[in-house]
Amino acid sequence: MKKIGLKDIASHVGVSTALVSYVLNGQAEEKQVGKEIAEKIKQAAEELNYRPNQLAKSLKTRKSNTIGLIVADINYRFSSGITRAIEAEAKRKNYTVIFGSSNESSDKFNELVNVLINHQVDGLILVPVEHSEASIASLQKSDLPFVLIDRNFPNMITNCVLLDNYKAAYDSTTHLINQGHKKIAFINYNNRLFNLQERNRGYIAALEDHGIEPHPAWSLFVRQNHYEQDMRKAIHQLTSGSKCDAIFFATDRLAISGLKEIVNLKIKVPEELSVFSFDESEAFELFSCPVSHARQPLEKMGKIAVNMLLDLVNKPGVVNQIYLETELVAAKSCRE
Amino acid sequence: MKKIGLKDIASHVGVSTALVSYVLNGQAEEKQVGKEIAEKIKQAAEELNYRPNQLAKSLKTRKSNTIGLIVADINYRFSSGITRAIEAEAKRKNYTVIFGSSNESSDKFNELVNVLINHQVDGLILVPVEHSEASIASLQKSDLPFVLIDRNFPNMITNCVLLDNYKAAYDSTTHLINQGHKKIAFINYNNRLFNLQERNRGYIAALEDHGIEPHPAWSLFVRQNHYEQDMRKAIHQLTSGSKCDAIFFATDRLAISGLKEIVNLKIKVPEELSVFSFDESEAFELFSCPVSHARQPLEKMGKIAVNMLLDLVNKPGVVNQIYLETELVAAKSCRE
DNA sequence: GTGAAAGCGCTAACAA
DNA sequence: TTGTTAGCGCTTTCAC
Repeated sequence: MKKIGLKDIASHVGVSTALVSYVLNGQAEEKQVGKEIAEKIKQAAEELNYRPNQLAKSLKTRKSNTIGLIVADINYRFSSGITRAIEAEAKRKNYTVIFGSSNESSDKFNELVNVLINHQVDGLILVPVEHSEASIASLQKSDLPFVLIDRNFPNMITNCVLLDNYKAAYDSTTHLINQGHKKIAFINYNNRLFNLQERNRGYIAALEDHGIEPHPAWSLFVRQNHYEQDMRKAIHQLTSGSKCDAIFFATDRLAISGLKEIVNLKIKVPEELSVFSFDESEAFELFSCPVSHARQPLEKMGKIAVNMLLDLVNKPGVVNQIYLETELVAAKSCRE
Repeated sequence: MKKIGLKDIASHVGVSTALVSYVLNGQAEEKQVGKEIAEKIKQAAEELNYRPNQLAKSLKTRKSNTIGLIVADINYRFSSGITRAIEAEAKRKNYTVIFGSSNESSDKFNELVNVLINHQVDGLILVPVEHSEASIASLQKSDLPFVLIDRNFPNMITNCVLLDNYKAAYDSTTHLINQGHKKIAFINYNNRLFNLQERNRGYIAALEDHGIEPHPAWSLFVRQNHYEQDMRKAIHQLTSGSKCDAIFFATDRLAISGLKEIVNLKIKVPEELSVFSFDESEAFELFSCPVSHARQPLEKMGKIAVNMLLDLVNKPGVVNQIYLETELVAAKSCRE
């Protein structure tokens, strides 16, 4: 089955390729193409099952109608959620998504950026990884629009749509305090990602603003590559000796890991311990009670990211930073 | 910052674009380009930060080094896992992935296929959805290579890499029988997807082969859109009256839903009831005991799919169907 | 060893 | 109202 091109349609109908191009791109009116001819062209395109070659189109117009997306790891719930939202919104705007997963490696991240640039994407939506500052910086020097999501680098001014991690953690901690908790522990990864550090800052600030002295032993960090091991130790520590009465987990993955240990130790939630998570997980469905958590607006974030990027594509210029709020989902895992 | 093209490098070095093209595509030897010149060209490309325009390249060579991937819903664990595997393998083979999520809609599926074709992908990896037969059939008539994964249509001969769902369910059921269970229930979605039906067939066959009369009331179907509601009813039914002593869930999502209800009803696993799942979920981490399950080889499936597709791209012809086996992960959720 | 030039499929300025 | 044609950035044949 031979590939049908504009020329084939043109000769089939007996007109020039220009007319065919006009008609099939919806410029029939504008270019004042004869009604009958326009109809014939449309029909021929249908009959011959014409498929426009997007590459040729893009090469000519210098616009690929394609956006590149790099997530940190598509297996994260955050990633798949945001990917779904972005793909849907892009499709709605007539854009196609070229996809890559950096798996938290800055080398892979760099490579992916290059591949996407070579594919002439009109813009990039990126979840940057640790040590990808250089890559982002060189993007800034190019004129390819990009927006960071979820994570950013505090010392760089870039377009981004982020969570207000500070506020989310602040509000969540305040929620625990309002429930009557004073001994509130916080467990986070020990990495340098700004968004995670912001959660710590929010936690501390909330305590201080409510006249609670932050207890160093209650602010724990686990290693990313040994978090399960470290978590066991952490939970053990927090539930024996100078017990805390609530634990706030900085991510869903940490919450699962922590809850697992809590189940093992047969600690009753919320009777003996309150529990709060950043983000939710389907795993919570199997916990003994619904888990209170701060919920990220993935749909919204994806939609905003796409629209911000497309705005940038069409009229570059201003830098835009949007901070979204989490929704506090109060459930039974926090004793009143 | 002006976009650098082959021509810019050529004039910068003082040679023709042909030489530049040869050198930058690693054909310097083959085309016997002068060593010095080759070196100069490479250097200039580096200096000027040359980025090849993949679109122009593809247009000319009629090869985009791009594969299209359509999953049923990127939020499924299966989807994100397989996407990760496919993207990684494609990257290894120097291919880029263009991505779409059909969200189980055949309309969206169709659209996506067209978009990907327009983008001149070299091939497609597809998880077909219900009612996408027509779309697949018309792909067959084109000469664009594609391979189906996870799901197929029994009355169509297509390249595919699938699970041997029959065998997986057969073996899983046999496992339960060997553990001493006779009253084994099976809960599945009531949809028409062949791979899910095969699981039913395997379940029934295993029972019969071991001299157990399949009990109609123990083979239950829940509606896809009301599975939680139906699941509650199902679990209730199976644990009161003529009780079964083991439940085999046809998917991880069903298992989570079922286990949730089992927890609610305070039924002890495995003491009062054994439980087996098809596929695993991080949710199982929070269940009272590790859940036995049949594990899908996602990495392998993704890798094979990519390689099968690329073989097809390079030398079309034979139809290839590969069936993979699950790995049976026996855990505590099945009483011996 | 190297260069000139055609042409991939399309758009859009210009001519008619 | 329609047709002609240059050219997007690259590869590759053919000539030198």
